[in-house]
Amino acid sequence: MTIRVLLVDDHPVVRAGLRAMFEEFENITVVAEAADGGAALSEVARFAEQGHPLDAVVMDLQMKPVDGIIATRSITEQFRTPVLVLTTFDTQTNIVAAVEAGALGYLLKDAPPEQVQAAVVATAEGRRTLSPDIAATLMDRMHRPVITLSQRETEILTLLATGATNREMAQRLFISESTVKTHLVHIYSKLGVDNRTAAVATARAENLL
Amino acid sequence: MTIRVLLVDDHPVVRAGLRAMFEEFENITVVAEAADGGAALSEVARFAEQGHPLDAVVMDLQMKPVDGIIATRSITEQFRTPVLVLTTFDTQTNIVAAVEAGALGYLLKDAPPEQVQAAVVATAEGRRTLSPDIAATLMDRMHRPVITLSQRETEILTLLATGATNREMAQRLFISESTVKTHLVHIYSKLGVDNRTAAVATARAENLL
DNA sequence: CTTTTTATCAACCGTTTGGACGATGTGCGC
DNA sequence: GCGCACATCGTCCAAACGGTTGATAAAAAG
Repeated sequence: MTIRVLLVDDHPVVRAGLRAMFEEFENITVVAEAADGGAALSEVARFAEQGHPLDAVVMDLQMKPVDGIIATRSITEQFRTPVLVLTTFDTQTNIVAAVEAGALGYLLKDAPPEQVQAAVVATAEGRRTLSPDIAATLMDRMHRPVITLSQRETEILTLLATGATNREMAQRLFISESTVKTHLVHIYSKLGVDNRTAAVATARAENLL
Repeated sequence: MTIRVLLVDDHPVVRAGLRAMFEEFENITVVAEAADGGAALSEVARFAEQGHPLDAVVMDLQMKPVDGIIATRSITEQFRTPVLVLTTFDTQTNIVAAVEAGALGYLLKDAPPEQVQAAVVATAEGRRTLSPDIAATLMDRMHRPVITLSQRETEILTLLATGATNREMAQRLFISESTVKTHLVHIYSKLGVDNRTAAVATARAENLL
């Protein structure tokens, strides 16, 4: 009774690597590959329709046009197929987004082969997987209060990171300069900062861009 | 007569993938692997001492503690072993740095297997390899005049990206605010910009940070 | 239904910036 | 030695920004 897995990664090299790793492991069989989120969803659907639903999906995050977060959400919601996220970066937002999208596990690509295999088994059995690094990053986030910006504030911040002046932002968003300034003041206070350049700096540091 | 290759990448998954890809190709044999630049240099040296120098090195860039650029420079200078850089990102600075470090080829990880194999063969034979994307990025850089900042200007820019005010920069660099402002004006004109936030933005875009 | 959040605008005031001069000293290449 | 790039400092003024206060109104949350 082997675990039937779909590999999702935009790099052929990585897919080949995972395939090779899993071939040495009797419990796991790679039955399909996909190069982006859209293709992944199609594959999952295909197997579900055939009455042979997959046991697990190994998913990278950064892909285009459809990224791994969106694909994970669709897959878990519509097919209940467990997803293990295997990616390069461990930014807080990535992890949080993946978990919220329904990912059962989150692992980094530099993990040793045995760890990857163990994680796939765990995922197929419905158990959660979090590597120590990831857990640490999550703990970090729990400590400090979560910084949440409103939609409008995020728009302002995005334009700010472009180097736009208040007037330019006002024109592009069809609001007055006064309003822009008010939003900025709110952003500053939420970020614990007192000027625009610093706001962009800490926004980057906090991965809000 | 097969090509004897060393794989250098910090991700076991990627190494396994390349190994698997090359196993299906008779011309290429993977004789060693390394997880960082230091280990790579050791391996190259080991084979050279044994009188069986390697035919090519396939090298990732982002690794720690010793990154791929440094390793490439050392390997090409000291052992004349041809290096093919295989990485995820195609920023201008990365490419330029790799080529200047002596890399014979530069390829992206999302390249199809045949292309990777062809590149390895070319590298072992001393021929240059540049994927079209890479070439395009280089052309881009050639077009627009290279932006060079003086040391002091770079210091200012770095502090600027922190969100520092003119006064703070002046204090930290032990100069007057006037001087800071003068440097800023120069930076703006070099970057084709007219305010600090925009300066940071385009500096990031141009990879000057 | 009340409170909070969010988005909008205005007016005022002090500070910071950006821009446009000019000026001096130092090191480097030709 | 001459010119050039660089770093340093100064002044002056207009524009942009930041902080405050206050106000309205719709939407979300409680």
